[in-house]
Amino acid sequence: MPELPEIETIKLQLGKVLVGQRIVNVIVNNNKSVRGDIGEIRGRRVIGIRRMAKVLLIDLDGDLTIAIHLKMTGQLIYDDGKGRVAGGHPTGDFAGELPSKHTRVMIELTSPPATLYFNDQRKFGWMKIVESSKLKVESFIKDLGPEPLELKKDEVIKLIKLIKKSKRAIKLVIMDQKIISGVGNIYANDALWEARIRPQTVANQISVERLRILLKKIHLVLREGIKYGGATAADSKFVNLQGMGGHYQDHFRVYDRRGLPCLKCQTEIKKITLGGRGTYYCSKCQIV
DNA sequence: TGCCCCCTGCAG
DNA sequence: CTGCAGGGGGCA
Repeated sequence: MPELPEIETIKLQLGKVLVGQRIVNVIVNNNKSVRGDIGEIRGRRVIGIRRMAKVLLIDLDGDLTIAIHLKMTGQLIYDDGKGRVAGGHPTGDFAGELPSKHTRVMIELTSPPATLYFNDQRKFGWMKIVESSKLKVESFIKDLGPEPLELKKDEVIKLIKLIKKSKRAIKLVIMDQKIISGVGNIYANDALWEARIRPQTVANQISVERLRILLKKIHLVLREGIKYGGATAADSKFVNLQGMGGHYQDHFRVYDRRGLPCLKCQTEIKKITLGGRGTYYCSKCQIV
């Protein structure tokens, strides 16, 4: 569920509290949420937090990394041991009680006795222990396209060429992690509205100029998502490290706005299904 | 390139 | 009760 801005939000928060701490113990409630030898992380010290696309990376000493993918309903919540983290959350399943019935893994740390909770209602998410030096060859990393927030000029040119070759709907193309990484359904919908492109338009029929605009708009909405601490939509389970929701949902352009007036022209926002996912657009503004 | 599937919970 | 949910791997 969380996309690049949501993972970035957690990354920034984790960096402040986790680095320097030592892992004392790990408790696994659901084996399918864990890959690799989780026991290996006991006794290791956290030396850094990174993000690659939607994957969160907790680097430990001794060449180990915990890679975490929250998929649709994953949450990471931190309790510093001095009582409750921030109170409950209106839309998430975190109501103040930890561990909850959706807690799949607990990582206990020094700073006594802090705990990092990995909650995941639908159990799609995972936590994988890998050798840091071999991270690059992991399938969930090696196939990732470029990061949309760090595109160099030559990468933009390459990317546009790649998009121009595709006969798929543009929305599916920008959500394809092999093409460009980190964009999911919310930000894809909103970026396409900003760029005035219909989600179902075949990618190779869009001009280079318009695709350049699209890349800029992707950058814009992702940055805004980060600024507002991610999005917690009505049906979303995203919470930050304190168990609190984000605020980008107050700035949705079209996502989750079926039947509501377009922010530019007041036309009712339409909802269709594309690639099995809810897709929103304004039929008047999005004409490309 | 499109479809099914992994799961659970909740709105309609 | 069915359909749907911000992800993405595996399959034909």
